[in-house]
Amino acid sequence: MSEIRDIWLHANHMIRSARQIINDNLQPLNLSSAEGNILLHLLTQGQEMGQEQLVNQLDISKPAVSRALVSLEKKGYVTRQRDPNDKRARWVRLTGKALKIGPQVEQAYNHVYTLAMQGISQDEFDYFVKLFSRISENFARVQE
Amino acid sequence: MSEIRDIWLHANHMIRSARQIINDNLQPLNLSSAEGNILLHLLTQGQEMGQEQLVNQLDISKPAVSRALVSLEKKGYVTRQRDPNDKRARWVRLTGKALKIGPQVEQAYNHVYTLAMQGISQDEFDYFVKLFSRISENFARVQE
DNA sequence: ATCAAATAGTTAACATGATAACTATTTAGC
DNA sequence: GCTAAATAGTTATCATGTTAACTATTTGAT
Repeated sequence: MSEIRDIWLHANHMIRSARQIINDNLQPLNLSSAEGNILLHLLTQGQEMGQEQLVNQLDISKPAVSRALVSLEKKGYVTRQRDPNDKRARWVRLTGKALKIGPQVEQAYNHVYTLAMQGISQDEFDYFVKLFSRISENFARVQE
Repeated sequence: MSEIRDIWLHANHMIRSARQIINDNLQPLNLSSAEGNILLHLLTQGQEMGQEQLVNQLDISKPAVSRALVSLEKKGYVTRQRDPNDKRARWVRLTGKALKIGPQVEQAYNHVYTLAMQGISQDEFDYFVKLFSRISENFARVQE
């Protein structure tokens, strides 16, 4: 019989390991995992969106997204143009430089994915994610 | 078909939610969740151990454990006596003050546990933890 | 017996997230 | 049309974890 505390150990361990692998893989590109996460999202989900969308879709706080984007802009991977129709908002767009390294970024994440999935079938995996989302929802319901 | 990225969202969300609940519950005791985690471990796993054991059993870095213990000591919840047989080591022990609030601390964590488990059977839960530990092991194997 | 390597813990610097409080702008109710 | 509330983003500060480099002590190999 398992203890819930085991979940914490596993979850923390998994996130830490994955972050480390991503960091190692992205280091040659001068990218942190926090930046890589955003880059990957833009690469796969749409090359252009507002910061608020990133906040919602990645489930990360506004300041965290803001900080990562400032850095990505400095490094030349994204532009952040003011929306002329809403001067508060900024449109985030990938640059050519980002598109060029896109495959490398995606591969870094695929590496993690492949690793995690070793010896686990798609069915098992789907079930796992389903249970996880139920637990996640249990918490979400309480956060009022 | 699920994406592995979903796991990240769920895992991060779960950890964040749980931490917040713990923090809210422990705030009246002037305890952070980082401190609570250690306190709970000592309460349930043995009232006396070296810091190194905490590091291994909680899977948290030495500095993180050190910092939390310094704070717990200041607050009067643990003592850290030098081991006379090994002057490098310190024996961490719960104080009477800690034992007195023990039930409250345990209840805070039980609250989280009960919440997470809503609508999930023990069998499902065991399977979930099993899959989680396999994924966790997949990563551990690579960390060289 | 000595000296190199391992071990326990701390300190410093950094990574990554959060919340609170702020600015600037837009929206909506009167 | 105007002011209150909502929204997008930033800044400041804190929470919690990490790694690297350090001190002090112990262990182990010659």
